Amino acid sequence: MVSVDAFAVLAEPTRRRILDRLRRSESSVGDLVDALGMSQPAVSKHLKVLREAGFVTCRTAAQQRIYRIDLRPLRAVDDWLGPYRRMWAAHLDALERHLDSQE
Amino acid sequence: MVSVDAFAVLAEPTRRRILDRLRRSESSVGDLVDALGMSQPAVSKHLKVLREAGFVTCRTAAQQRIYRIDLRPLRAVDDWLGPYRRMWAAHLDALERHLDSQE
DNA sequence: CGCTCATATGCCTATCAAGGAATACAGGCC
DNA sequence: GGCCTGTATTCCTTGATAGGCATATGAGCG
Repeated sequence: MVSVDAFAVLAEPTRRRILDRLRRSESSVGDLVDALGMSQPAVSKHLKVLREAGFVTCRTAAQQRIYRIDLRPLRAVDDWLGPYRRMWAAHLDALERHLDSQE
Repeated sequence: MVSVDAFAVLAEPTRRRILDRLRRSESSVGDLVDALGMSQPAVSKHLKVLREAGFVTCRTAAQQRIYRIDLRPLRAVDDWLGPYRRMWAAHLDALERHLDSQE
């Protein structure tokens, strides 16, 4: 139940593929199994990790579970990147000023 | 020599701490050992991972190695986030329009 | 050249995560 | 209630990795 580190969750390429797919549309487990070409248990386990870390939510529709992305953990990652982003933005500004001064 | 996945590199909390520190100023290995309260070999190993993934560069200054951050891999991570960022931006826009229509 | 400081590397161990196969569980349907 | 479909969970094996300790390497300096 301990909230797992968002970066650790994203470290798994398969989980990023799942998110990339859910970004376009919500999907059932079976859809994801087809799309990923992996065993159903493997997919379910990744979904469990994603669920417990808050990256996805799921609802029950008849005998299927429909998974949907939740963006909040990704925004946390984006926030962590903030200070770094400011760094390269500053560098770009400096470059721009430099180029302007060359005119 | 195989370029390791940037997300896998960032999955280690200690490595993120190293980056957070190098973001403020470049440092020698000894500086980082003091700052992190970890054994020197452990720090050197994390630096090796960061180096091979391109997150840091290092130069030799006398008997020290001075490590410096390189932002490029982080920009790659930022790029991966791009489509998701557009999603929540779109949601914010929708919310804004909704609030406007409530006036 | 021997010594020392700063850093890197090797070896070892413990932990953990991923994937497969088998199985359990749950919701519809007859 | 029995059966089928879809999904979750358990068990097991295997590979990767972090960290400590000991040791190697390498640059300066007497």
